[in-house]
Amino acid sequence: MKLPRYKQLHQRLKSDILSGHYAEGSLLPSENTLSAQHKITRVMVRQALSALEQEGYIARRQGKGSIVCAQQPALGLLSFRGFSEVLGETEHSATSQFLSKPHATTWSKDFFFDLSVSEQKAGCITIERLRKVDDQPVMLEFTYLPNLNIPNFCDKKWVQGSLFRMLYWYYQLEITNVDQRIRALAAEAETAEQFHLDMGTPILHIHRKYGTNRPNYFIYSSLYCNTEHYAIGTIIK
Amino acid sequence: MKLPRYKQLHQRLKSDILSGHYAEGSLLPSENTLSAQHKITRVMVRQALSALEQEGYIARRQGKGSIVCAQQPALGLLSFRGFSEVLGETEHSATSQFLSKPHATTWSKDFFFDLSVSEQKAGCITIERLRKVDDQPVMLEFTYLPNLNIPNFCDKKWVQGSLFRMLYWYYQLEITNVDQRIRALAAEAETAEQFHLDMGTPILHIHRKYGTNRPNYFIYSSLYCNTEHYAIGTIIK
DNA sequence: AAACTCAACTTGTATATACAAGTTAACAGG
DNA sequence: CCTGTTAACTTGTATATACAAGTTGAGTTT
Repeated sequence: MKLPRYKQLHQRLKSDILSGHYAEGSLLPSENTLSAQHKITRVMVRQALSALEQEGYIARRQGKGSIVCAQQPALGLLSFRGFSEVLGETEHSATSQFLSKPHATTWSKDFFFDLSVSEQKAGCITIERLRKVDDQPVMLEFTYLPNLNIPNFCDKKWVQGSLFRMLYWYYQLEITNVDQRIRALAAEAETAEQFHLDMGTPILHIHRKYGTNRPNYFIYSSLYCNTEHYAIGTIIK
Repeated sequence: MKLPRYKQLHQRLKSDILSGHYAEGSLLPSENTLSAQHKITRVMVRQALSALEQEGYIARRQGKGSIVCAQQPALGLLSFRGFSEVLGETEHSATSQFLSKPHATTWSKDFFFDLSVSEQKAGCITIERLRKVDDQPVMLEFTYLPNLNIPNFCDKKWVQGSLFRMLYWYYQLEITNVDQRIRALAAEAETAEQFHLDMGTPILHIHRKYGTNRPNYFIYSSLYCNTEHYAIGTIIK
């Protein structure tokens, strides 16, 4: 169960970056310094730093040092972009409100993904959120988590308004991949009302299945987007 | 300009994998073998293999060896999935046909992304494709490449029916990231006809900007999708 | 035939060392 | 004041070596 020393260093540096101990844009201690401080060779220090670089936490410059990077957006994060302008570069900040307190329930009988037996048994935590830009509702998001090994989830405080940061903070849960399917469909009565749109207006619908660093632990989302005024942006790296 | 030896080995192994010299599922020569063959230390061999592993070309197993992986799908590749079934796992294979031979033109005046001066000057190559599943048209794709340092592009043969594989094969051009914005909109007369749909049917529209391993070289796409019968799938890693 | 042992392979972790190459600030000379 | 050199730092590339730990198949024992 003992972690190799370079992995220990890797985790240590990572949590120090995430906690703000090393500020964004500042330099990490040099490889020789880390080597001396942690009493491991520079080769092992470099192995830890390579992993951090790969994950996007630092950028290394020969002759300069290891620079702490700005926090990269979560995998598959959606943003809202106006497109009245030709290029529509501007990114708009969204507010998020809960339509209900996150609560534990059973899974819907006709859930949109196939569930394993253990997921079925555990039941799910449902999160219903509405996102607005300029007071206009643009996204209706339903998120479902299997109620497995995330004790007291509903009582925890959210970290920086983000579900995923919260999951990392309390449970060391990280999103490793996203599998999604997208459709355009005509708004039905209910969603049309939420978005203040006429029935039948084209809206976007996305089903998502998030993979995590816990084997066989997945998170599911169903998203409805009003793209009348803002397009949905994603960056894939 | 001389590449370090471990990077040479990395490139060599990569092209050997892509050319099929090392079959999918087979083992690469062991680290010691590679070390002896190329007369570099095992430390350097491991550096090359780590890069290959990171890129997804191989998977390493302690005690076993380095296993050549199945070719991973291109970054942000779209697939078509039926959803008549509840879970809609099935992935459908699409055929692709050219609506016109790829040809060099000037950029449209109201192009959907902002272009640099050098891109403007170079002009663009336009590719118009229609994709079908079960003989039903599902995607209309317009791709635009700056006519810069891709000599004789229009005369080249496509590799495995893929634009991106072709770009790698002839020009070592790789896609490093995708920036996209998605909207749902009502089909206009023209697109409705292409898709055999009624005017006003909700369809999907995606603008894409692909980043590459060539600094400041970008590829642009505009995609219209008929999601009446097949949802658009993406996997983000 | 089945089970166990072991040797020979594989990758993983680790130390110690050397020099090349990029960056920066201090310092000397004009 | 400005300019060029240098010294002291940084990361990058590279060698040589050692042992730990997982895998596999051949050979031995039961």
